[in-house]
Amino acid sequence: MTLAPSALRPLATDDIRPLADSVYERLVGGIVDGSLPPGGKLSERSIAAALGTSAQPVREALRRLEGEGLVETRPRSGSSVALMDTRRLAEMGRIRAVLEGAAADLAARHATPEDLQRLEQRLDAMRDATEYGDTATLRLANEAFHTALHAIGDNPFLIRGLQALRAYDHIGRARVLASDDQPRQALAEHAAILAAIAARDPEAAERQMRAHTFRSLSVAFPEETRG
Amino acid sequence: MTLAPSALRPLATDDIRPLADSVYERLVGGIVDGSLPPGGKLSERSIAAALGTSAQPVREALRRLEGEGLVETRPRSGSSVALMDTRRLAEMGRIRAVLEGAAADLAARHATPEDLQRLEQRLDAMRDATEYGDTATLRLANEAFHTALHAIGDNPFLIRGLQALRAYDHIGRARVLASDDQPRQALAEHAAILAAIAARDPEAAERQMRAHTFRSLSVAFPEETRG
DNA sequence: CATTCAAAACTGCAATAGCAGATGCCCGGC
DNA sequence: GCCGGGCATCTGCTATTGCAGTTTTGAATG
Repeated sequence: MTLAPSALRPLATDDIRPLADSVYERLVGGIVDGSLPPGGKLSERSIAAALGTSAQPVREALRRLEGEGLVETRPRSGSSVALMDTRRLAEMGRIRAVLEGAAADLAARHATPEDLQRLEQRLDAMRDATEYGDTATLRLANEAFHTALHAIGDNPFLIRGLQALRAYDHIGRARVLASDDQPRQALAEHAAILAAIAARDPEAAERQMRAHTFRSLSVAFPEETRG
Repeated sequence: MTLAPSALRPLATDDIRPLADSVYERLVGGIVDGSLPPGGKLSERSIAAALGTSAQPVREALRRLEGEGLVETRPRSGSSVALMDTRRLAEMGRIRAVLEGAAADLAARHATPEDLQRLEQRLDAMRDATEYGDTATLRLANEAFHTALHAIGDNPFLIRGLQALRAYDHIGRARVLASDDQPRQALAEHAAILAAIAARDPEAAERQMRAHTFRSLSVAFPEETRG
């Protein structure tokens, strides 16, 4: 731990959620934006001091990150940010694709009319952002679409897993500084996914979602996604 | 917390691993074997007292279980064993199928000759147990095969996720008290998976593994796996 | 200058204590 | 007999403290 990265400035305490959650988000942010570099040591005490908390919430956050593969811990030695080459990033993208597919499958099985309406709204937001060429809000709208879709499945394992995998996506895109991801094609794919869900066709929903996620991945990692 | 279930007898302390890991395994065992019934309250203090530890390791174990969906926590109220109907169990089985498929894909890409040899050994063990009709060791050998396959991918997210999902499989099989799962067919499917991995065919490996896991699931949940 | 070994500094890890919020119980009123 | 409010209890949650194992450092020795 050299000088305190910006991800480790003190934490606002006026929160009702467990501190470990805030610490977790801070650490994820630092790992994603690179201020906590791969291989860098993550000392419970140092982080706690920098964030103005005690060691325990930090410890819980590190455990969670360890379970998600973003942090590696040697039993009595310490934790460090996991080293990730493009192969690992592409791997995580593949896993994300299959989990997104599973989420779409579940959504097609269980979506209520309200759920479908919400997805329509998100899709409209994406369409607007695409027409205006507003890539920042397009990205947010895209994430909102996926998040809403995950919520339909109402499966805690899927929701948490996909949230964790999103970090890898951010890392990958930041590292290869991609890339518009062909917004119009992505829009069309989202529409097709939604249509499959509305048609209560789990098999098609999964297939479309998986292909969409994988194609989006292949924009960032053309090398590792051949075949 | 009424009377202490057998899963909550005191913990042996002569361990070098973090206590939270031991607590986690105990709680998983209790949830799987039903001694910690669905909906039952899980008080940090009570569990800690019963296990002879402090509250902190228990808390970490509960957080992990929460991330895996086995436990539900209301922010300042408390944790309880998640309620799981057959639909949820079948859902988790579907997710397990796609993750097992992803693991097989990775294995086909990265397996070393030593890895293939280890898988061969596990498969032989399964073959022996099948011929002798020894269902107990067959089950262990089956798990050993899958565990070895997961390890090949060397992906912490997959390894941890699949380990967590195994609990759901145990719960499901215990609840429907299935079922020999047609050992010979399972054996043939494992052999086909191994062949695909050895042939470096990720697509086939994933497809075979997914079909295998799903078919195995459909034995326990014929209702929820139609279509 | 390189090596080694011991001590100091640091680390994960667990236990204890205390606080604030949530739960449940009991008692008084309708 | 049923309902509601206040108090006791219990809960999650965080901080503080202390211990044991690890890593690093630095000096003495070859």
